[in-house]
Amino acid sequence: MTLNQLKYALALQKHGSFKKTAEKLSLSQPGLSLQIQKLEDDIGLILFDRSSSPVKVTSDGAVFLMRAEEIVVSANDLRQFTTRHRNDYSGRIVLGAIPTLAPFLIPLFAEDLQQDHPGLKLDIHEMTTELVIGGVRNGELDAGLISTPVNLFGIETIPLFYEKFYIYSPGKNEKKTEIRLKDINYKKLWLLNEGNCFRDQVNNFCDLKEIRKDKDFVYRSNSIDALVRIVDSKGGMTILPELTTLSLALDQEQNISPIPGKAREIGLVLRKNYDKQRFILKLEEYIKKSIPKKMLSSQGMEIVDPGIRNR
Amino acid sequence: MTLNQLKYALALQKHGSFKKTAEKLSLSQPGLSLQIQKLEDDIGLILFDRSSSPVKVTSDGAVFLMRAEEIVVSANDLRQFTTRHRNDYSGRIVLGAIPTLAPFLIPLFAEDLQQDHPGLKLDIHEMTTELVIGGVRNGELDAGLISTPVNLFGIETIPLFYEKFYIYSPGKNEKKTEIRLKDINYKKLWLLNEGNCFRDQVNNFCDLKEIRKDKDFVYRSNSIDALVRIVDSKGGMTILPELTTLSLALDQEQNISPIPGKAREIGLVLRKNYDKQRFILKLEEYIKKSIPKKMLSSQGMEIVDPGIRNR
DNA sequence: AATCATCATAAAGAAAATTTATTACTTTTG
DNA sequence: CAAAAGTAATAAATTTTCTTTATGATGATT
Repeated sequence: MTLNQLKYALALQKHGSFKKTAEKLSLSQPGLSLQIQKLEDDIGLILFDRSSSPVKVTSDGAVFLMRAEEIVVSANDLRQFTTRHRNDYSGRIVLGAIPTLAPFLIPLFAEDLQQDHPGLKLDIHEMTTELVIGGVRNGELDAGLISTPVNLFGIETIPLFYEKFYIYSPGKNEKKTEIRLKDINYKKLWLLNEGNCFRDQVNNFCDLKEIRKDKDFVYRSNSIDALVRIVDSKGGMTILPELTTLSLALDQEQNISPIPGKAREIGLVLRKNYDKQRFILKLEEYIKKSIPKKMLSSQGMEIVDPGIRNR
Repeated sequence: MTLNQLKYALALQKHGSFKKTAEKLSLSQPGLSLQIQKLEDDIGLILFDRSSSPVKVTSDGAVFLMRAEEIVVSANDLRQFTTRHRNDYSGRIVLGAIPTLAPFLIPLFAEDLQQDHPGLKLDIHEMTTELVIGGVRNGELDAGLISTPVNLFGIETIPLFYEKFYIYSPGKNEKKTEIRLKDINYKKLWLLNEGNCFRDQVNNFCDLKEIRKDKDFVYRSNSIDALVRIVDSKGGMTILPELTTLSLALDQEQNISPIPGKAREIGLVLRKNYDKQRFILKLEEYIKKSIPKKMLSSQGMEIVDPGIRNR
C-alpha cells in the first residue's frame, strides 16, 4: 500500500475509466491497471467493478477510498507545509564575530536580510576568535565570523571573502601607490591589543619585536576605530583590514595604501551537521551579496594564517 | 515522499541511531541512510542532526515528523481496517436457484455458513434457469445456482459439483445394480413440468416423445418431492438428480439405481467482476465443503447439456 | 595515538514500477 | 449477424528505485 497507489485509486474513482485516468496521471493504461491490481491484492479487497463503463467503485471500495482520501490529503498538506516552511527563516541566529570585522561587515548586509526575512532575529556578539570557537562548540553561538582557515574537530568552515591589508598613515604621504613592508616605521606603528588575531596576522609579516616597549604613550584597544582616531591625532601609522577602509571619511581615504600580495580570509564557522544549517546558508548568501565582488576570491594572494592551534 | 520513508524517519526519531533503527527495520544501515537523505532532499528540510549521538531531530524535523506520524498512523489504521473488513461477510446475498437443486443443496451448507458468519443473510428464491440468468443480469440477484455450463455475455460461471442421474422406481425392483436406459418404461415415467432444465436434460438421453399424452392422470409439478410422492403412491418411475437421493428415507433408498456415465454440472453464475465477488467466493467455499467429495469432480462422466441458448 | 563506533558514499544487485505490444471481451455499427 | 471500435487485462522488456555489500571518513573512547 503506497501513497501513489492510493492516489491512483482515487483518481480512478474520480475519472471512471482506466484509460482516461492513466492519461490524467501521465501513466500508461497497463501501468495504472497493474498498480490498482496490486493495491487490491495487498488489501485483499476488490475496489473497482470493471464490468461497467464507467468503472464503478464497489461497496468495499467506497469505504476504503473515503479513508484513503484523508491520508492522501494529509500527505499533500504536509508537502505544502514543507515548501512553505523551506522559505521561512523565522527564528534567532546568535552570532559571534571578531571586533576587527563585525562593526564593518554587519552593517553591509543586516538591513537587507531583515527586510527580506522579518522574522529572523540577528543576535551578534563581539568577541575574540577563541571565544567564538568555544561558543560555537558548546552551542552558545549558532555560528561565528572569524578569520579562517581553521581546522578543528567538529567545526565546519564556510569561506566568505578575502581582505587585503592596508597601511594607514595620515599627512605628508608622498607616494599614494603600494607601500613596501620595509617602509614601515615600527616606532610609529600602533596596533590592536594582544589576543586579537588580526594583530597575530600582522605579526606574520611584520617583526613586531621591533616595536619599542618604552613608548611614552600606550593605548590598548580591541577597536580599529579607536586606533584610527589615535593615529589621526597623534600621528604614526597602523594597519587596517580592507573592509575597514570602505567606511573611511574622504580625507582619511587619502591616507591608505595597500600591502601587496597578502590577505586574510574571512569565514563562517559552525558545528558540523548543524540544526540551523539552513539559516546559516541564508546568512552566507546575504553576506556574499553585500561584499564587493572582487573580494570574493583570493586572487592569488597569500592567505595569512590566523594562527588558531588545532584542538 | 513515500509512506516507507516517513515510517523510516519516525523509527529513526524513536531509536536515535541509524544503526539500531536499521536493525529494527530489518534494513541495512546504508539503506536507511539513503532513504532518509532522499526524504530530506525531497522535502528540502534537514530532519536529523547526525553530529550528535544519539542522532537528534532538528527543529524543522520535529514539526515535520509530528505531522508525518499522523499520516503513518492513519495508513496503519486503514490497513487494519481492511484486514478486519476482509473477514467480515455482513450483508445480504440474494440467490436464485432452480427447484431441482435448491431444497436439497441449501440445507447442506446454510447452517454452517450462518454459524460462521452471523451477519450474512441468505435470501434464496426458487425459479427457473431462465429467470435466474435474467435476475443475475439485471442485478436483482447477486448470484444463481443452476445447472451449467452456460456461456453467456457478462456472466461468469463457477462450476461446483456434478450430480449423477438416478432412476427411482419403487417396489419389485429385481436388480439393484445399474439400470440401462432402454429399461425405462416411458409409459410409467413421471417427470417435471416443462420449463425445468432438469426435464430438458433428461430429454437429452431419453426419448420423451414416447411418453403417452393420453394418460388418465396428469400431475404437473416443479417439485422433485412431489414427484417422488406421486410415484410412491401411484407406482411407475421417475428420474432424480443425485443430491435428491441423499435425503431419501431408508425404504425409499431401496428404490434407486444410478444411470451410468452421465451427470449434470451444477455451478454458480454471477456478473463478471461483480461487486460482491468476495461474498460469492465464500459461498462457493461453503457449498463445496458441504458436498460429498466424490461429487466435486466429473469423474469422466458425460456432462449433460442444460440447453441454455446463447444470448 | 590507536581502537571503536557511527554514519556517508560507491558500486553492484534485487525488486518494483512503468512501458510497449498483444489479447480478450464487449459494445457499437453497418 | 458480423465487422469495427473501445476498454481493460496480460506478457515481456525496460527503467527506476530500493537495498545490500564493501569501503571510507569522522568523532568518541581507551
